[in-house]
Amino acid sequence: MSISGDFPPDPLLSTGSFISSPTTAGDGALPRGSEAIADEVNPSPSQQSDSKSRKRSAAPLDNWLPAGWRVEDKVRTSGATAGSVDKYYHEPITGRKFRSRTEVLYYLEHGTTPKKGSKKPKNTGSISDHLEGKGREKSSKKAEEQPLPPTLPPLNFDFENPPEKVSWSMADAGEEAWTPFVGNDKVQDSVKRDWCTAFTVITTKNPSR
DNA sequence: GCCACCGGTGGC
DNA sequence: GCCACCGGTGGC
Repeated sequence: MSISGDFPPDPLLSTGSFISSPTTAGDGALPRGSEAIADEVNPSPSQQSDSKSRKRSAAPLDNWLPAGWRVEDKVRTSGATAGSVDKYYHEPITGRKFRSRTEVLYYLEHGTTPKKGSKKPKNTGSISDHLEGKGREKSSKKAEEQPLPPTLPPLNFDFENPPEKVSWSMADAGEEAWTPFVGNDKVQDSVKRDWCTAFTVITTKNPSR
């Protein structure tokens, strides 16, 4: 009854998703939609050959960045280090800003930023957190983001009983959309979106700070 | 008190 | 030497 090892050993925590979001500090042409675009983890080992290699060494791409996050390249304009560039990572939903990959990873893991001194015990149980329209809470550090009522969002995802197996197929080569199948049934787009949302909720769940 | 930004360093 | 990262602080 063990699982017949059919699928690749893909750790679900793998963050190796490819993003197509430009890393340019561009004008925020980013659609700060309320839609959490959680790219699915790369399901196939076939990576498109990197037609264009950067300069040397590995590409400085932010492949580890979850989909939807924004990278801002901030150039210093004064001081001894003027001209150097700082990277800032913006969380798309809460608008939070991080200074390093380390910070982002920590946030994705714990749902909060490391705070010395005050430690909040784990928050087991329901996911009370939810996506929110962007916005930056400036005045209050407390209750970072969760104006949401205790009621669960209309998330159509059963956290207790996830589908046992999902097959992802690339329907159209032209599309960059992967279509999930459970058994032989195509999963509805709305459901797929809920999965993405669920993913985001999980990875950004915030105890309360 | 926050936040944005610069300085400086450790790792590669 | 370059780059990522984080400490610290000055300004608001």
